[in-house]
Amino acid sequence: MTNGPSPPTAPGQGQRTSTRPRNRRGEGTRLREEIVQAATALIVRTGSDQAVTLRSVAREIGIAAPSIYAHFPNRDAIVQAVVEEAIAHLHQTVTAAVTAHEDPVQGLLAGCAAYVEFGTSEPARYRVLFETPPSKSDPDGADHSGLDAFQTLVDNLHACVHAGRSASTDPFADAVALWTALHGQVSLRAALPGFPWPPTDTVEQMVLCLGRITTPPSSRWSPRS
Amino acid sequence: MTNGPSPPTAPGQGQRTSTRPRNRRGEGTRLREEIVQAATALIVRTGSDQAVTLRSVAREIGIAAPSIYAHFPNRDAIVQAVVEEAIAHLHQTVTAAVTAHEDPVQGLLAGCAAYVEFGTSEPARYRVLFETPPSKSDPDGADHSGLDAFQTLVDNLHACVHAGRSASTDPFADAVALWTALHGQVSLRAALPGFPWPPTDTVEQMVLCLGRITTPPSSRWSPRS
DNA sequence: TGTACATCAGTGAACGCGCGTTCACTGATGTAC
DNA sequence: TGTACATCAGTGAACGCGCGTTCACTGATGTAC
Repeated sequence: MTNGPSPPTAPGQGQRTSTRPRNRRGEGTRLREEIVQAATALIVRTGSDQAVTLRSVAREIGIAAPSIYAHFPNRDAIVQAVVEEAIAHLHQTVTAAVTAHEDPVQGLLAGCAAYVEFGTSEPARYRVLFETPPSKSDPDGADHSGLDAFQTLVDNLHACVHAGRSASTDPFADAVALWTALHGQVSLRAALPGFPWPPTDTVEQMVLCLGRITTPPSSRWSPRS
Repeated sequence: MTNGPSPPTAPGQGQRTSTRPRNRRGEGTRLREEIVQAATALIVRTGSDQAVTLRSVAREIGIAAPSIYAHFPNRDAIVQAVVEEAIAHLHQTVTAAVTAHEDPVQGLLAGCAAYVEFGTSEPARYRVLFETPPSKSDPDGADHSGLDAFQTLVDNLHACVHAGRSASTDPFADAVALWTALHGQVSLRAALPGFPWPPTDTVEQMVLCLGRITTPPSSRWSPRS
């Protein structure tokens, strides 16, 4: 009951029920949001964007498949919209975690933890970010949007250097190393769930190491060697 | 002309030519290898294992689609065979690079470089290693095979510690960090080709950092900070 | 040496399925007069 | 206030496609006698 009247029977079960109320005049764009939500749900439920087809999305919502053409030119555009929403969500989550700390090292650790948390709690949603090849109309559009979150990381590492907390001489390169390492953690943990993964706090060690953090962020500091 | 008589027309172009000579009696298993090679070629050419269908593989070879059933029970089994071959190849490549050096640090660097080299030169082939969900009949079979290459890494890091060249107190955890970082590099570089990636030698810095290497491996040593 | 036969390595037609996409359409609703 | 009409938000049937899978089959080849 959180999001308007729910249909009397579960969606996506086969034949549609004709009881879904159509949007009122001027509110046709609401269906667009429903389509993106339905596609996201399909990706989360099945773990793959392959589950997103015009017909599966239509079934999920309870509309006829051709109705989608009023809002998206084709299937890929739907997935692209899911990706863009997920990118915005990830960026917002990371930024919120970073800005919650005055101390730049704490901010870095929190931002990286938020990144890993997003990726591991929503593996399918994270995965489509990098699964979708750049579209022909906008060859590296997704890259650019994703770069916002990366820039947050670069800026934060710069702040650590300025505060004398990082020995990095090339914050961009080190931020790249950091980002790829985080991505590797998220990606491999999701891909190989049967592997005896160490607890996630080893990620914190990775961040301190690759960020060339030199001084303890707080009393939590405990050197390993 | 490297691999038997080539068909008079290019394969995979549409209708089959009936000129492909059938294998002789007792040599029926040759078709199995052809199927795996064709599936690999499709993956490399298209960048996705989605291109592997019974019919596309059959077209590629020049056989009828039902002929595949003599060798594979279904489509997924073909992809699984491609994965197993790629895993074996990766393991062999990394091991060869590691064992080419007496010095354990040099071996570590060479092994990691070989890993990244394999992943970046054959991105599609590398990608399917982690794309294929564990099969139902053998829930973590692929994981186990892949672990051989990982164990090489763990052993090598142990060797570095024993030689007094690494300050690692938990070589397993540090090898995991190393592996995930390498995977992140390979994976993200392939996924975002438009990103201004630093040269690959920054990967070497990552390896030295995450492997907690303490002493210079050779005269190539040049501290960054 | 000849010949019947079993077996091997495939073939070709057919099926039902879900898919993307098109087309003409419908019925509610807001608006001009 | 009433009413004709334009527009909006969709629908339903149909198309051709490639797919996995089945089935009965074919023709070459090795082998037993």
